[in-house]
Amino acid sequence: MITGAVRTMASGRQRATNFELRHLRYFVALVEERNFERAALRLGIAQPGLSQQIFSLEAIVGLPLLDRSKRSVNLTPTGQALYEDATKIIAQADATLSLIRRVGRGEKGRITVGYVASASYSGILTEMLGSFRRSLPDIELQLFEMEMRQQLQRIKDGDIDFGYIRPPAPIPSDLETTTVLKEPLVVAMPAGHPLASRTAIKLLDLRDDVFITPRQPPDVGFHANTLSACGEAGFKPKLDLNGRDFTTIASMIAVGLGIALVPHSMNCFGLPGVRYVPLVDNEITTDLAVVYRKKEASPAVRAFITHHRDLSGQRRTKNRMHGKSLT
Amino acid sequence: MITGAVRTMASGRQRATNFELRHLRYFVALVEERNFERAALRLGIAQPGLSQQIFSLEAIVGLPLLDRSKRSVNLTPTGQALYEDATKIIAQADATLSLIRRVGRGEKGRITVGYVASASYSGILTEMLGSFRRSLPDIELQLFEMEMRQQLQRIKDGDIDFGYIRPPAPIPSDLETTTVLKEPLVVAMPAGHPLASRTAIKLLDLRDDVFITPRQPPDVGFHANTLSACGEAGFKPKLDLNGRDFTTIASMIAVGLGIALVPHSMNCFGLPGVRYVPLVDNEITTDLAVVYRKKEASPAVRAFITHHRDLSGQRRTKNRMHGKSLT
DNA sequence: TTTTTTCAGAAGCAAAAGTTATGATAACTG
DNA sequence: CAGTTATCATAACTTTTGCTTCTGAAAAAA
Repeated sequence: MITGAVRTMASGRQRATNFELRHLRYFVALVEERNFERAALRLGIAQPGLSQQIFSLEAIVGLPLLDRSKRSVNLTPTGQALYEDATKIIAQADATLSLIRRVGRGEKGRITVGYVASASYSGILTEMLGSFRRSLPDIELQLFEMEMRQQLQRIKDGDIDFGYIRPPAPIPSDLETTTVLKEPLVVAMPAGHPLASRTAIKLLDLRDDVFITPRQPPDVGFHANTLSACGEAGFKPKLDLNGRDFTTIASMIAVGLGIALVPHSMNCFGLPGVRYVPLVDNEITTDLAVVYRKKEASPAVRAFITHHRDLSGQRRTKNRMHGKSLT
Repeated sequence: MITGAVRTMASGRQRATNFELRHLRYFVALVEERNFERAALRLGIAQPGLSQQIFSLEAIVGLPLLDRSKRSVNLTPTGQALYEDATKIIAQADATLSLIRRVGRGEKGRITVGYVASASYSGILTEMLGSFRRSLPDIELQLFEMEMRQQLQRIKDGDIDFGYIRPPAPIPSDLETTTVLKEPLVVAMPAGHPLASRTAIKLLDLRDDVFITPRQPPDVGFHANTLSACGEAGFKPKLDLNGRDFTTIASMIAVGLGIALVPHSMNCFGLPGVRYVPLVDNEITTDLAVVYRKKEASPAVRAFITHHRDLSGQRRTKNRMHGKSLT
């Protein structure tokens, strides 16, 4: 039998509310202060309220947490076990709050980036991503090599956040592009080609050669670049659209299947039997651009966009000052 | 400017309540159902209440969690981040509840056990602890080799829960003891002692030898055992109380400083130059007992106590059946 | 378009948290 | 060993707030 006096709050059944962080916060304060009065003071409530909440917690747990044989705050083994976990749960809840506030400020998050294979040759991808990572190290970057048109679709769909492409391309109306690099085109030709030893070539001199381009629709990417460049030079090129990417195109050139217009930065790819020769037509260039959603919700991605706009703005200014020497 | 109608619930400042598990539970339900109506149903509340709580959560976080541009439940990146953590916090809270309920049922906990060094020789300590561990593997056992009197004090103080001792000892009134093993005493003597090659010795034959005993008060442990055994045999032994424990006593015997009465189980300690010879006085025995608090709060420790009482009861029954052959 | 679905707002109710006042008793203290 | 103090529990009451029902507005579907 229980002690004579009926303690309705203690022995009477407690209304069974839900387990809440409040219970844990109160319990932790009580354990740490080892005194209801002081704990209540620390919590900014009156002492009886704390008493009630502790009873409520005991009702939820279904076990006594305090040894009430003496007029002091002594934990039962159960209470001790709860205290150890309670601090952890509270800490985790606090950590979560501050984490998602950091997500809100764009200091934390995940960005998925697509890129065409040729984007990595110029080094600008590494440069852009590297400086971004240094400024916001807690943002996770995921990179996917991907065809241009696939990128556009998946950015639109929200599957990925960002893409590196080579214009021209049919940009959907809800996507935005920014050019981050403009580089001259050079001619990639077999080492045995009659013009391979020249220091520079006029594009028109290549009117009888076969131009290998990536397997793409005629209005997109390098295919389009090649067509328009030759068009400007005054001829319609013979085409072979069987290249998959620049590395296979380079191999095709090495075995003598044709020539190609490629970005200047391709010359890092020194396949034997392939020569890269500059064009005298200096204004023939190719762009590297980034694509992203116009209305971007994620603060992290917005920061990434801003970073790209800032850096490509800087680069353009610098290049203007140095007299546009893009080699 | 915001849309014409003033949305007090949405745009009006939300009373800033505390961050509670309720917010997380509601938010998780909403995210998983992707629909306020269904989520509210699952939570057993009406839909507007859920709406309000989600707004309240957004006010606490300080950031929008849902994209309200459309009439559908779409998470913002912040909301996504919160969802991932929210499930973790809820899971941890649930785990804590079930954990401490297990503590309450005595299936989980920590027990600290003290033991006198000689307790480990008989193998009963390993046996008792091993079988307990097999039956309740989630209870953590911590072992401390400790002098008997220190054990009694620390069990009383609540520093440790349980002790293995060798009676007799002054047991405080709030502690309880149970004998778990009764074993015969044997004589440990130098190999060169005149009686060392006997198969059994009468204790009285040793009345002129020096008995080495552990450095203890006269009413405690082996000191007391030796005194009472010799007293029963009819003589008052010459004593040397400089032994620290049985291993140093054995070394002292080996170099010829005296003899000692030791537990039969000590013969596992085969130091060169020491012989263990049985006594013909077969009723001369020593006990190994366990000590614990009479009023023990911890369910884990209570389970441990019960286990010891059960097992030593079994052993006694078995021994009676086998004719008390304690060798 | 019309209808349906779905989320938000207003007002009120009811439950639960919290308050003040007080009681009971363990723990000091002279 | 009283007498006092400290400390926790209880009762009764107030306030807060979570939740309800009813209703509105707008997007999505037909």
